[in-house]
Amino acid sequence: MGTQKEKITIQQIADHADVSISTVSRVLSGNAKVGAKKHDAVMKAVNALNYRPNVFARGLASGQSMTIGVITQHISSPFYDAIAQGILEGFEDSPYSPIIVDGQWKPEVEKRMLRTLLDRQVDGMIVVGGGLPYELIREANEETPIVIIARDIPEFRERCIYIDNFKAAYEATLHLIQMGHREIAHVSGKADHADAKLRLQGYTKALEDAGIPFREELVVQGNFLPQSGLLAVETLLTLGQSFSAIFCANDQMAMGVRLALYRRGIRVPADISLVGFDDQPTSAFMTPPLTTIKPSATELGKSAATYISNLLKNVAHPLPKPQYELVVRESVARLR
Amino acid sequence: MGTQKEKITIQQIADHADVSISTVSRVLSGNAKVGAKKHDAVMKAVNALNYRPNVFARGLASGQSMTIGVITQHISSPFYDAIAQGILEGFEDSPYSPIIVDGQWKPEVEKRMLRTLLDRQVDGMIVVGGGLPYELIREANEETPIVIIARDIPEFRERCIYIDNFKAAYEATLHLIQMGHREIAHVSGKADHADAKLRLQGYTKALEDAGIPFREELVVQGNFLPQSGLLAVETLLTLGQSFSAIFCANDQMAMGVRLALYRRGIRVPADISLVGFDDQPTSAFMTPPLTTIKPSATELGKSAATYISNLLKNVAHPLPKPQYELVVRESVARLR
DNA sequence: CTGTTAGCGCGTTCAC
DNA sequence: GTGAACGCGCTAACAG
Repeated sequence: MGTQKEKITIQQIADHADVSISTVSRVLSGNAKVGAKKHDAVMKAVNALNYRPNVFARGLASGQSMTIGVITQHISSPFYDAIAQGILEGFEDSPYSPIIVDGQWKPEVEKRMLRTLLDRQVDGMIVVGGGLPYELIREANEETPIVIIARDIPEFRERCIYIDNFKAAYEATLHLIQMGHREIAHVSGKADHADAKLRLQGYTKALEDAGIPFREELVVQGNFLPQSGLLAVETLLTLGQSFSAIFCANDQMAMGVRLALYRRGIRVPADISLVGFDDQPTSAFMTPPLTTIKPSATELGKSAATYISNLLKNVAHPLPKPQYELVVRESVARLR
Repeated sequence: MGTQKEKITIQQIADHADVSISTVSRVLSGNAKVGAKKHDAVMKAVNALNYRPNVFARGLASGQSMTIGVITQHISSPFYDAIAQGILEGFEDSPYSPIIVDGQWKPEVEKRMLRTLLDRQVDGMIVVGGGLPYELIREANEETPIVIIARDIPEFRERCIYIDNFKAAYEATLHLIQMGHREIAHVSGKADHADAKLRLQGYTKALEDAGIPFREELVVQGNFLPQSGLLAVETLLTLGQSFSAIFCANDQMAMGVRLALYRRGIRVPADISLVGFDDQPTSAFMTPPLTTIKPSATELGKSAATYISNLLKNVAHPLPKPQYELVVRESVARLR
């Protein structure tokens, strides 16, 4: 069909349709009424010549880029990937296209990426997790609206979309307690990570409410990676701690924990019950399938996408409050 | 500092440095000699005013966007995520920034995304897997250079970066044979997927070379998802097939297989040996850790990024030929 | 409703 | 070396 090499501009379709370029611009953007005849003529020319608007010219003239910047953390981490996936889905039918960059959980990198996106004139931005200081976010937010996912910044709470980590961890721990466990170990996430702190607090509170004394020696510091879960168990065992259940701050560490137990010939859940957090895709295929908290990361991303779309359209829209659920699988047993 | 609200342009720094805008443009692009004094004056003004070039104006005037389009398939699949990760890393220190879109393994979506990227005037494109017909790729390649990863298109082979799936599958199967197995089942990937076919062929050839008759009933069709691995085992067992090892076309299916065996009380590797393909991050934490083919997906992505960068710089650079390795872990045992 | 015109910010000829 | 002027393709006031 009409696949010529030379770039065709609105001028050309204006000629072809025998109207002025502004009329063409109007029907293209739909910002103003145009006579039916002219409208059709333009559309016909557009199709005939296979016209494609030049985004640069458009951006330069309008000041809008129709892109939304997304800062993710370390693509290839299941949780953040699911969020990214949700964001992509959320923008599917919107006029905006997301442009994704990776902050790698390194503040310097994040900072640089933020600059990159700002320079690209994104119309809005979604920051997924990460550790950008509030000050930077506030500053950037003056240039372009920002929404934060999976992180709670108190001073910026009106734009933060996150699940209640405290409550979720509380429920996960409570489940173990209800199954009869009283010696429950916890493998926590990175100490400086907000989510990790909240999950630890939820664990602690659940014990407290159940009248079970908190024992510091049952809490082992991890870093969200599988390897740290493995080490945590080694530590626990080496120190001769006694426990019948383990609650991990995320599924990846639970996988490490599972392997360590497996190597020691300790059965799950016969000997030890295990609970994770995140419900990453493969968790349901662990042996046995892992009991975990499902935050619906995809949902999180998707709602962020629609939220910011509405924000840009100035449509009233409440900040979404994503839900989660405790998915009970075979990795937890009732303590006899 | 100089963080004013109003957009500052080269005109302003021209005034500030008391030179003309073209001089500013020159020092910024470095395309022409400029007197040392003026050069410094400009740089000083740039820093003082915290100047940020407008990408749209740049793009409009130069015709270059300094972006590379990336079409991935279904973010949140470990293998493709790792590739995406590699691509991001590869562009880290390059002047280009990648803009990622998701094809979701659906040709219509891929096609739309390809259009989107082309419209955004990307200077180059990386297509990861997917099923875009060659014709479309050829066409797009006339607008902007394209590199294909993890897929082999015969007519376009000079731009395809992929591992030797056939050979890798051959080696994986051979490993099982060398461990004494003769009844080896195979859970294949989607029938229309090129990689799946090659892996099946590698499996078949390895058997043949070892003088082991190929038995169709030991090959079960999967779809790369964990659930299909689980079903495959159920099928095999229900039909009463006899086998001592299973080679899966990817790790995700191997996870499903592992769970199915676990549920039946069949031990790995005591009763059945298991081999996967991809070495996704969590595979090393399965119980027992999975023996698998490690294609170094990250490496794949990274080399594609540098390759296309060089391509755009017109620097001679051979097409990278990514390697892989068989990672032997505890999921395989010698058959007594 | 529609056509004309003036920029948007920057690269790039041109003369000087 | 350096500056002035034009144009990239499109949007957004302007007039009619």
